[in-house]
Amino acid sequence: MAKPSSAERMLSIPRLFTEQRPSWTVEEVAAELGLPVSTTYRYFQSLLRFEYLDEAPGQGYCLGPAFIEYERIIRVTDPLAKVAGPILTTLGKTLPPGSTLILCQVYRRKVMCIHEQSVGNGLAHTSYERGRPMPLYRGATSKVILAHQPWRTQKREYEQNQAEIQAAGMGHDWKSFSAGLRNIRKLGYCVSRGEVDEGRMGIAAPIFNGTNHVAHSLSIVTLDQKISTDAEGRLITDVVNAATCISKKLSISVASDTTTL
Amino acid sequence: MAKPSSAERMLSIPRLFTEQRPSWTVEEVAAELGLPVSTTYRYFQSLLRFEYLDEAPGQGYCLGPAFIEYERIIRVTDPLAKVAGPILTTLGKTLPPGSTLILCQVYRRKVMCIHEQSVGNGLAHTSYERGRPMPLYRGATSKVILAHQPWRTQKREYEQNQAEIQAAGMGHDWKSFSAGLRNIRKLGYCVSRGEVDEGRMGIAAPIFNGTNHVAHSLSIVTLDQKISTDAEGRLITDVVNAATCISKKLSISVASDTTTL
DNA sequence: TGTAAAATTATCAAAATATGGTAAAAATGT
DNA sequence: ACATTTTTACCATATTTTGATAATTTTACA
Repeated sequence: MAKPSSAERMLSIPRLFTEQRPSWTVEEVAAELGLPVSTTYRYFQSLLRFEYLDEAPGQGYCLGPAFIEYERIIRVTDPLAKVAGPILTTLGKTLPPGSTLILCQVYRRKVMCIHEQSVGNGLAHTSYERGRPMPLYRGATSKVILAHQPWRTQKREYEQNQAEIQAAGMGHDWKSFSAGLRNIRKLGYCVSRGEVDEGRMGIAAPIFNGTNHVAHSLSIVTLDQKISTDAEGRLITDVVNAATCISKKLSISVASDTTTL
Repeated sequence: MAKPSSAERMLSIPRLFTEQRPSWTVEEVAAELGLPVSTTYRYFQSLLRFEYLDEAPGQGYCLGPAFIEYERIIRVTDPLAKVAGPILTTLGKTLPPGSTLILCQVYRRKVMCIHEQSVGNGLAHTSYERGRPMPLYRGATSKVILAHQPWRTQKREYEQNQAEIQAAGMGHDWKSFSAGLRNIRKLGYCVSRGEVDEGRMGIAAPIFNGTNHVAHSLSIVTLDQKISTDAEGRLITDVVNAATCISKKLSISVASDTTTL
């Protein structure tokens, strides 16, 4: 791990602000990071100026409005958002109540839930929520995305995360890992049981963007036990069809954007 | 304006990624900011490492998952969110369809919409939306917050933004500006017409947190013309009551947090 | 309103780090 | 597998950051 630069020390400060501890004083941050107080004040000045932090009256500082503002830009410029909404609503109507539909996106170094929609009555299913990181090597959601990455990406992933991959039972060597992914790719979907949450199963299908790359997946998470093989088959086709449908509309919307240029 | 430090040049890069232009290549950013390409690559490395940026396959780079992640932390740790939801739902039922309820928050240097809820059928009201900055000196929403800031804050605001304040007709000198704000404070609400959107009126009431500070406002935005004086009066009491109700619950929830310490 | 305590900003010489032109390497598309 | 594009590594030097302390501002409270 390379020594962090000055700017990186600054960028790392917001990482301290968590769900469990959303506000910090300057002194606390300085102590936590082992920085001199005056330097920490200087960092805070910059972070405040650019709105990455804000004052929390009486409790020090908290995450700033820049995050809310940029999140909105991501949200309103995401071509998937326009397209997926109605399809998920339709799909939701055919699914067993108590399930949850989730839309995930792969980023450079993580998979994250970007949309969650519970079917039937609003069972608070807080473990899937926009902005919640997902495990990279566990669960159908992540696997189905990994399975559709370019060959080179998969190999790099394997080499850099061999330990986790073996621990997750996704293969003891590159050959078996690769074969497993190839199989998911051929099937066009992935089913997993109990890998993320005990007693739950996930069914995931890939979403293709206009350029035949996969950066998203659509999953349904439901109780493991109460599903017959038949019902499972129906769920699979439903999810796969919805994902295909999103892919199609997505490639149309991307294509029309291109022609506008 | 002080010369930006190296770290600040880096922090300013995400500002380029807008609703209109959500992806940039490294070369484009370098050209835009007048930076050497190699330096810009170094900045990108850090921003990518901390997930402030991410690759947009085939289109350069885009805003990264950190913004979605931190936005979620802000959202789930905001005490207002828990409290305001049900009250807004109740309030919504008594209001004329086509109106919009908005919840705003004042930050160090801006007022921003943090929650929006349209009444009746979902008339796409995209000008108010979570994450959208609001003008600081226009509209009832902002004014009612400003009116409840401490005396010193108001004076500093006046001195630093004299030009905008005069342009907005909020007073030609400190005395009249201050008097206007004092009047809003005494009334306990603020009404504005056509200041933000042509043909619309806004009614805003302050929300007090547990320590008697005002960082939020509740507003209703509705068509200007179709409102009789009577109806306006009813709207005002409804909004003021709802805001008071939120303030009360907020101070209770804050108090209970404190006693837990 | 005034006063004391706390929080924040300014200062400045020394030391550490960022800079940026270029070369090397890696990724990408065919 | 190859050519093109994109990204990283390199390194001497100048520029910037650093951080202990002092000065200032804000805040709480009488």
